[in-house]
Amino acid sequence: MKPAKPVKAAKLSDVARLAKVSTATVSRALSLPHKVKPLTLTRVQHAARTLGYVAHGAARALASRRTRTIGAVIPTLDNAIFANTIHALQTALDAAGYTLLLASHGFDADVEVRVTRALLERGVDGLVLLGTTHDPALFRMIDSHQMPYVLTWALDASGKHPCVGFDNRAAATRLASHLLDLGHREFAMISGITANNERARERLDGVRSALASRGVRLPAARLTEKPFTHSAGREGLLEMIDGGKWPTAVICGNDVLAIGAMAECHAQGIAVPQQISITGFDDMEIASLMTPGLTTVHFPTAELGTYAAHHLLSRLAGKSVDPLRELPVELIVRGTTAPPPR
Amino acid sequence: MKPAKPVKAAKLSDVARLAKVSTATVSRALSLPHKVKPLTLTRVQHAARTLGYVAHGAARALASRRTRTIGAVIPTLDNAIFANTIHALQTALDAAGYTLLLASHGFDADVEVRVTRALLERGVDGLVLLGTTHDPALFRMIDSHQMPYVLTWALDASGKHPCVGFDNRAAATRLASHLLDLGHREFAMISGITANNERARERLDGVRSALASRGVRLPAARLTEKPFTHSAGREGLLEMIDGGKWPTAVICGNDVLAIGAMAECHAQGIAVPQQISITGFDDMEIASLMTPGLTTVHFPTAELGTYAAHHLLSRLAGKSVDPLRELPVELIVRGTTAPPPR
DNA sequence: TTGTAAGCGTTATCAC
DNA sequence: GTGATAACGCTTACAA
Repeated sequence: MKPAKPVKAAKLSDVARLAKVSTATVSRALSLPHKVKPLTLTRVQHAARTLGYVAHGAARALASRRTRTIGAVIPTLDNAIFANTIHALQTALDAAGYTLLLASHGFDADVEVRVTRALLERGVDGLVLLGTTHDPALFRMIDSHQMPYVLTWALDASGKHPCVGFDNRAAATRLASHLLDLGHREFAMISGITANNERARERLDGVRSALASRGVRLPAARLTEKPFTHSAGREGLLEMIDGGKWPTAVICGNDVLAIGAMAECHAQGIAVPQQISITGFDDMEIASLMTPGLTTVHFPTAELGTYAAHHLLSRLAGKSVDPLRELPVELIVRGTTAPPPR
Repeated sequence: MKPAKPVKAAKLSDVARLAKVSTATVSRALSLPHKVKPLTLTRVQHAARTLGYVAHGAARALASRRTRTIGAVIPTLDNAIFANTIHALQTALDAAGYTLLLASHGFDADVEVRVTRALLERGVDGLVLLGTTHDPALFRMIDSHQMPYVLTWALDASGKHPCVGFDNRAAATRLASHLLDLGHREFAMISGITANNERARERLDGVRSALASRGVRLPAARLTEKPFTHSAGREGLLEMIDGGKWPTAVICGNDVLAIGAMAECHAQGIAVPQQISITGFDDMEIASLMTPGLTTVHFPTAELGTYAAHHLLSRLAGKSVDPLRELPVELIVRGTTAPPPR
């Protein structure tokens, strides 16, 4: 029933006093156990345990000049798709004794610079950035701190930055080609907002080029850019079916837009994918579980986090690493719905 | 094209030298601008800017004994539902100049203690814990550090801990009552694993008591406990329809199980919710967007993060705060599907 | 193998 | 309003 005794947290010198050794020995015993005599080790460990000693991270960081902390800068955790990556990243870092500092910027470039600065100030040992397009000031800041970093969720075309990701353009091309193979010719795209989002841009490009290579056009009226929300997906679909002559395939910039578009189809009494094939990127798992016949691309989002962690940890360990790692994008076709006869 | 000049990051004394003032003044100018003469202030700011000065967080933390960092311990980020809360938490903290340290334990109590310890070691100023059931050792650790904390995503019945959450039991009761009102009498529940998860437990309790109060039983064969995965949801549903005599309403422990169950219904050619009403807790938004007529409960998961942040920040600011804040759980009925005639 | 002691870069307490 | 200077709690040469 009583609160625990210690009113003041124990420090290294307290442990040293109790174990009757110097602080240096305690420090060694705790971080390099093999460097002290077994007997001393157990004495120190016992003392530490009875005092409930917990190291003071800031002091340790100040003295050792490393924090065992990695910062991640992401657009948002709100859009659940990044959560998978972050979860995997966190798990991999934890296994290596590192902790994750998280910051999000809500697709605002200025905020991104600000939160990254905050992370540097916190003394992170490394940085994971989502996406390849960033304010030059951000890279300048990172460089001036000689901070190890890795970009993820995309591949840096310029080859200037270490990155782990997949080729969004290629994925889009494959998705569009697949739909073409099924016989679709009337396409529409509800894209994400391409400014400040190279993922959205690459996906649009990939679709365009796949269509072009088969002589199919994407008319301006069949393209709209929307923010990543369900309601925007609904609006986007309404624009597409507005004229009465619908496309047979609608490709959405991400899962959120696709789900919104499907919801609107249901509201309009349009069968998906029989009457309109709706598809999208990122996490289409739930949608495909609930909609047989859907065409989807699967992105290995968790692997992204795992590889990003390994890349960074290797660099921190002084190993040289392949600066550019492309992950396979697995195209899963869960159904093969051809366009309806016209 | 050239990399930025500074090979070594500037420190406070560098700024002081350039501005021709003492380090004390620089420190003041940077954190308490109103305490220095305007002229000095601009001199210091200019010097800091030209040197690209970024404060050393560890040193600052060591000297000031605060890190402006809050730790959050969650079961997983994998199950997207907690991501909303974390996102809101992060946003609220960021606005107050705090950074979020994230740790997850994957529903393992030992790991939870370990990662919480790591967070304390990192010197967080406060802690957010998800759920109310935790290892006593965890609370002992927190107490011995006199660490401010708040539990969230549930209400602590014992009243011993500050918390911000909603009443899962009440939500379950309301959901079951609603289905009873619609005429359902044959119930089944695909629950989460109740051991080590008081949310799952409370939801099961709530359903049970609502049924009992109307004289309806939940037979053992109509109850199964499953981990929170889609495939477990599918299996759960198979168990329920096994005998041939189906329940008319299946309540699932969370959204993931519900979506799995619905997927299995589709696979079996069973119409949801016309033939079986499937429902669940947490995030049923996507499911309901894609399935008209679904009965769902809406949980204010983002508000949870916002309130948790406010609670902690208020305490850190020395204000006294209401230690127990219950958030309303809004029952949204998006359809009113009665049981099919038998 | 262990101890001594010099930092690590800030903040905070004093005088001035 | 500003400047010395002593902490803050730990790591790490270097010495013993």
